[in-house]
Amino acid sequence: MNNSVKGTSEPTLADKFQRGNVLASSCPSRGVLQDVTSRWGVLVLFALLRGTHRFSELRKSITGVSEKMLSQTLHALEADGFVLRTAHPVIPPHVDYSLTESGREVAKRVEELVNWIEVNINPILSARDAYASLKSG
Amino acid sequence: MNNSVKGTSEPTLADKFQRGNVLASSCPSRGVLQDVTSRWGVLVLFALLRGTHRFSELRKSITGVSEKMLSQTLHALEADGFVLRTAHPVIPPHVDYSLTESGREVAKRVEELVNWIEVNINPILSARDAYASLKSG
DNA sequence: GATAGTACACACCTTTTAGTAAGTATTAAA
DNA sequence: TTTAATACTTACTAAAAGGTGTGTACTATC
Repeated sequence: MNNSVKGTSEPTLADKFQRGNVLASSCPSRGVLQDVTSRWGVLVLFALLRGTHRFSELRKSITGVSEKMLSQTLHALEADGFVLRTAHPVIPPHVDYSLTESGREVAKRVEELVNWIEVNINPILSARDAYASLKSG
Repeated sequence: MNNSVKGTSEPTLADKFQRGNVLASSCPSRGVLQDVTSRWGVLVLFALLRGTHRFSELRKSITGVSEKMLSQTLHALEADGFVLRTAHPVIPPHVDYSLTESGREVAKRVEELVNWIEVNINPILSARDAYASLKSG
């Protein structure tokens, strides 16, 4: 998955020293970045910044996620140490999801990006329209 | 593309008033967010923050992008008004890509996220290892 | 006349990602 | 005894993303 250029057989020695440079395909940051910036990853982080949520609560608040995708996304974020999963041993099951300290740090940065886009959505949408009519007309 | 829950036929009236809330599937911010946080979008923004680049320069610095993907990504970012494409009428072709004012704003936020991840990559990778051995052993 | 140089587009195919639907576990309540 | 509740997993299918290779445009140079 972190294997430099696909099609070539192995990562070179140089690849292994490319840490700290996302622009290099061998940089492990790319993988983490993809967990964080994935379609649902961004939204889960954003939602959890507003507090602890149960699985079903996340499903409801993040419109459009399927159970499968939510579960997959939570797993990835948990593996990276951004999300803490707390299962209460009761029936029916009760599981809480919250951000870890590092999770809060990434989430804050994700939030800034999301907020900027939301605040500036109108000019962006106008730019899109202008671009579209430029291309068609 | 921004059409609420797939499988249901049409966006409801309520959907149309969901602007300003990314957690709602009808929010147009989601689409913009996906351009910005796409696999190559993040890296293009990050690279362009370091200055104007030609198409071929971007291809070289962003290891692993194909021409097709780079071109597609640049189109999307150009449409959103984040990237400015300047074609010089010479032969062989010479095209420059740079960030617009709003492009610089998003890119700065993307950069903060990327930088945080790069700085904290080691603890994250450790968390991954711990999680993996927890699951297997 | 063949070749290089640049920035693509296009067609075709593979891989990855996502959605859908059904199933599992356990207990309590109707 | 059937149903409900919660948090999933798994198998199957569909859609999106991505890769590869070829083609195009135009001029200058070898």
